[in-house]
Amino acid sequence: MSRAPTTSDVFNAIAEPRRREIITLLASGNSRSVGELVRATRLAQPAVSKHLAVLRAVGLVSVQRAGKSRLYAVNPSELKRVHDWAKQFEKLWTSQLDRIKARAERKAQERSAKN
Amino acid sequence: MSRAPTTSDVFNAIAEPRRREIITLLASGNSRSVGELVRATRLAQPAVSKHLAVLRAVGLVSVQRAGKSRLYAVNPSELKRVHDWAKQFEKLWTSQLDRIKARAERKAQERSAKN
DNA sequence: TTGACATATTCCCATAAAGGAATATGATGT
DNA sequence: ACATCATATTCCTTTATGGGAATATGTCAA
Repeated sequence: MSRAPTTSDVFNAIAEPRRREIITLLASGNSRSVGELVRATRLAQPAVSKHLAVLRAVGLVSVQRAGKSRLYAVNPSELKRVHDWAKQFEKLWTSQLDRIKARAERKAQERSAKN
Repeated sequence: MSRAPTTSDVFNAIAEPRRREIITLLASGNSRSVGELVRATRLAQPAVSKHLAVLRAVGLVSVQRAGKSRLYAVNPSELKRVHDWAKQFEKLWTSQLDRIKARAERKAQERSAKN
């Protein structure tokens, strides 16, 4: 089996750094049209269009025609799915208890490394 | 250019669903050894070991030798990076203002779709 | 040392990717 | 209809994948 398509889900789509960059640009409110994204990212236009196609496929962005150009916007709900997944582990780095546990495990590891 | 290696960063590493599954299993506290992960995921042992190698490479998990087996644990700080990235867009789905904006944009799109 | 167990690594295949170049599609103004 | 601008799509090449099968490494017990 090969790697899953980038269009298979949100996580595969955001694996590519340029696509995360595009999302950030769109979320910041500036750079809505493809041309603006091309200028901001310094990527070639076809590359940007292809990245946008992937983001569209997984529902991370939406398009809106505006004359000759097309305006892109992030779709917050799909972005939230990433947040939700990561958030389920929040307690691991938040709770004091886990910090203590982590320290204990580090020490245990140091000990076992000496054997 | 080809796709970036899965070991290039946390985002590429978690693109693979099985690796997310493994992280969830490790975070839940159960299933620490490779053998336990093999049973829980129903994947072949080499497959699990390879996924763990990727997760190790990006620092998402740490290993600890324990006799014949090796105990894996999630590294919260690397998981937090994913959370932090997604969290920066939190206001997009939280604020009432953006909900209104989204509704307006949907209507604008409906209008433009008729042209 | 030898054997059994747990895990990691190597080799293989089929599949998919990202960017570049070229081209197609689509809308606007004349 | 036509030229032009904005964007999307196709074709190409190089590279990396994930799983299966086989094998290597490492640890324990007798």
